[in-house]
Amino acid sequence: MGVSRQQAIQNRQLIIDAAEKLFRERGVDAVGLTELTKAAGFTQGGFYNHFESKDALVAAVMDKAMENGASRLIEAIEQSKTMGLDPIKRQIDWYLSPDHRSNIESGCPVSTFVGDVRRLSAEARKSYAEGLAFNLDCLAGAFDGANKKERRKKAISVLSQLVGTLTLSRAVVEADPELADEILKDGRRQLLLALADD
Amino acid sequence: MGVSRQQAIQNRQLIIDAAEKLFRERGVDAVGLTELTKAAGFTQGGFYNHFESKDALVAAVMDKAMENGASRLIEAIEQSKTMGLDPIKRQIDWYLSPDHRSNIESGCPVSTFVGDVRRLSAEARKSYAEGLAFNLDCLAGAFDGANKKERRKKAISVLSQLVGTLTLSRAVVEADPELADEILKDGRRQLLLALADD
DNA sequence: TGTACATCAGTGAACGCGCGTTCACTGATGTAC
DNA sequence: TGTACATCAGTGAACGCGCGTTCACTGATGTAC
Repeated sequence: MGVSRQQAIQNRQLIIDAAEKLFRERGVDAVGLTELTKAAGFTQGGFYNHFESKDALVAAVMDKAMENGASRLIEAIEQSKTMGLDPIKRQIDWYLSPDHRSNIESGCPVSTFVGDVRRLSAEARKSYAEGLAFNLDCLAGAFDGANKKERRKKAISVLSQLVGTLTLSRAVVEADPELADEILKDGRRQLLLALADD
Repeated sequence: MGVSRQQAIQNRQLIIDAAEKLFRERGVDAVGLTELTKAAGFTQGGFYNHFESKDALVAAVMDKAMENGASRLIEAIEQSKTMGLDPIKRQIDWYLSPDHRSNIESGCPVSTFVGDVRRLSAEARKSYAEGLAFNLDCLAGAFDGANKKERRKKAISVLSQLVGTLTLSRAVVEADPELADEILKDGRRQLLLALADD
């Protein structure tokens, strides 16, 4: 107790970070505030100094997760370009890798929350939708070709395929690892093949 | 009280049906047994005459949902064939329709549960994985072409795209209906285009 | 076919528990003079 | 620059509530003779 204002702001971030990790892994409903604040290094009473409610925390988590996801995407695209590589192909290789599949706690939030967001608060849904729109803009900008509408359609198609393949593979990775691997590998191959065609 | 054995078996099904609808809409964690048994027309006490635990119900729900989903897929494919239509294209048209998007309570279970199943019991995960494998087999069988491995790869790719597009569209349909429609429409168009290419 | 008894699906109250939230309190930080 | 007071982040116990689960009870169904 007795903590500087700057420290308090940092502590708020610690709560958001701990919550994001737990929400991603186990879902919002399955994580209580006692566990969550403890994971961040505090007791549950202080929670309401930072957030009006659990819902407000969920909204803050979604906002932060989608924003970070967007930053990482921008960075990855720029890095690919400076390396002279195709940013779309590199994104596909990373997205549909076993590493990313097992990295739920800090992987792409679009996939991690795609099944949950429908049941969250309007504020959280809004953050997700804005983040998704931004991701699509970034991806569309990373495609070659002069036709803007065509680039956008490709971005939608590619992101849908990334999300579908990754979430399906994650869904069965414990019960049927071979099927999960097959989905990931074949999904990736088909996607790269389809891109090579145009 | 005082109910025939046959009636009891039917009542068990009523509980599973009510649970499936509620679990699909709001998620397993958000639905309590009191609400659930009431929705089926009973009080909570009798629940344990039918199921050992809530987890056992969840497993029964997943099993039934995946089995019904598979039956409907088989039926749809056969119907298309007897009508002389391309079963894959018909499936895509239905799957990526606004009707199916809004029909979470009885639409394709592969999409509805893809984000949840990871956090459910091992038994529920197994039912899901088996159901998914069966769906892929059915889809693969519905493709033209002699090469079996190629048909399977196409089935994986198409189902991934169906699931990704539908779940993304559902994720933002409340916060950004225009984006949701764009995803659904463009995702469908790109998928049909890609199929026409081979 | 009729009677006596056992079975067991369903009721509704109760169990302990953890949930989200509130609150009186602590004490270092920040502010006013 | 030093002192006195206000602020407010964090503590930990407590709130009412609904959760999953248990249990004594009811009474029609099913069974044995």
